[in-house]
Amino acid sequence: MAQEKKLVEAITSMSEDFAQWYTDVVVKADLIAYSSVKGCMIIKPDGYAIWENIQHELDRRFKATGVQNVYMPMFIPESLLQVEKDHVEGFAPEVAWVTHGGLNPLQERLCVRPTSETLFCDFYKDIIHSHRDLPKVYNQWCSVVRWEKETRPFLRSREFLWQEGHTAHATAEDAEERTVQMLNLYADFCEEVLAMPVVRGQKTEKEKFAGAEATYTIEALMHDGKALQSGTSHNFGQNFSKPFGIQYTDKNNQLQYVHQTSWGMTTRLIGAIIMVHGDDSGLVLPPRIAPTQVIVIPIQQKKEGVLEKAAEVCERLGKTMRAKLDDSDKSPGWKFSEAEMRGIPVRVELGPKDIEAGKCVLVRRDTREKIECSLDEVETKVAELLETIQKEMFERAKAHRDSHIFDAHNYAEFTEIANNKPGFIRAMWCGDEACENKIKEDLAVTSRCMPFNDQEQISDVCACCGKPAKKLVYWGKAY
RNA sequence: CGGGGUGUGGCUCAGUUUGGCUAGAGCACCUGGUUUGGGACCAGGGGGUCGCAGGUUCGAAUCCUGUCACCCCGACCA
Repeated sequence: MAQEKKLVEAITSMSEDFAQWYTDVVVKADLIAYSSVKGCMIIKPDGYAIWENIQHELDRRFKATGVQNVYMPMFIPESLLQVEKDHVEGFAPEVAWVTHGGLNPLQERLCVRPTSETLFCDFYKDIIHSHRDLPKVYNQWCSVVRWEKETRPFLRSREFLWQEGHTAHATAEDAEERTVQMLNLYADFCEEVLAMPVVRGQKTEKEKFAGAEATYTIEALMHDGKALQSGTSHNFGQNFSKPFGIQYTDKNNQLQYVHQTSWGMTTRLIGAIIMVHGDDSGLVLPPRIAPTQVIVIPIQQKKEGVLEKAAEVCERLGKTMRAKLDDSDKSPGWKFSEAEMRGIPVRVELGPKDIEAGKCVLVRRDTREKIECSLDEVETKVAELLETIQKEMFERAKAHRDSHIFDAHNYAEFTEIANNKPGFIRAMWCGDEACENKIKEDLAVTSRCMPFNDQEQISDVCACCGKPAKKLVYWGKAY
């Protein structure tokens, strides 16, 4: 795909400047507009429709596992935020504070939620009394605020949309099971719906969530070889239930602290879709998430009957998929580019010559392949094509990911790869945070995760210090 | 938060060094016409108190002071 002729001049090519390419795509695909507050973006209809599709599908999958949705307040009293020590320390540098109500200073300042663990805990301590009240498997869809210093659309904004699940369980086993279940749900969602392969694994102590006992993550590889954390699931054990006093009476009439989890996915996923699938002509959307799956573009639309036929084809397609007709008075070339920048998976070209011959031309966004298709079978052909595109997009992304995983057996190899080969580095680790710090300082590479499904012993010693190795770790430069 | 940069129609910018006619261009927008298989063309038209507040001056987009915002590069983050 890298060699293909560049058809859209408005987008910087990926190889020239990946960061600029990303920004160009976000803007040209009409996903967002910048707002008057730094780091806060206006999500436009095409961007928001992607989020809505993500939301619908995730929510459906959540509910199939017993999740119930709630809504919590957006303000957290300072005293509440401070109950769990690691948690405050983790978030304090980036919270926004409300200090006044109208003209009067507040007696206690309120933080705009950066995440809602503390609110859920404060709530759970009141509603959980008996083992019969457990488990609680609540989730909320909302926005959160983190006062980031450097911001980028979707990847790092000061306000972003997400879902946060917060659960309380009777036993450690139940909590662990839920933590893993949600991580797998996320991973399956990314692979099946977003066509984005992910590595499932556990974060190291250094990288885990503030206040968690264990943090599990899915890590995806972007086109430029950088990693993006695409979802997380945390097991809190009793780290929150103890300071918050969330206790229940068990079957033996003993008081017990609950075991908790939390898990989240954000609008950052849209950034991931862009950077995993996009090309120099713009966005490439996986069919299952695309707001418009097929666009019908009439050629010489002012000729007798063309627009009518195009509208008819669009209406037929619209019965089984998300179809749109571009009947604006732009030139066809314009419409092609527009459809491409927006990443619409399939376009149907239909002109007088086609109509006469009873056919149309289907064009794949991902490969630009043109396919002649009889008008009689356009619904089935397009439906099949969408399936094919979905499948092949995943395979291509996986092939790219797999070809950018490199093994390092010692520090010389590690350094060489980090400096010259963008991608994941697979290397053994002794378990000592000092090695993580050294690697980060020397090479700007961080530990992404200790993968669940890949614990091959590629060496007996830590690639950094040479001491006996404990774990295989995926390392990488991250967003 | 530290270093650097930029603010001029919706967008990208010229003009600022060396103050001086009615503040310009391209794109976008509106109207009419010709076009239409990879970002068409012609003609006409609308839109800017030059980020904001002071100051210097006969005169400020241009000089001075302050201030705000945004962008880029570093330390923290889904």
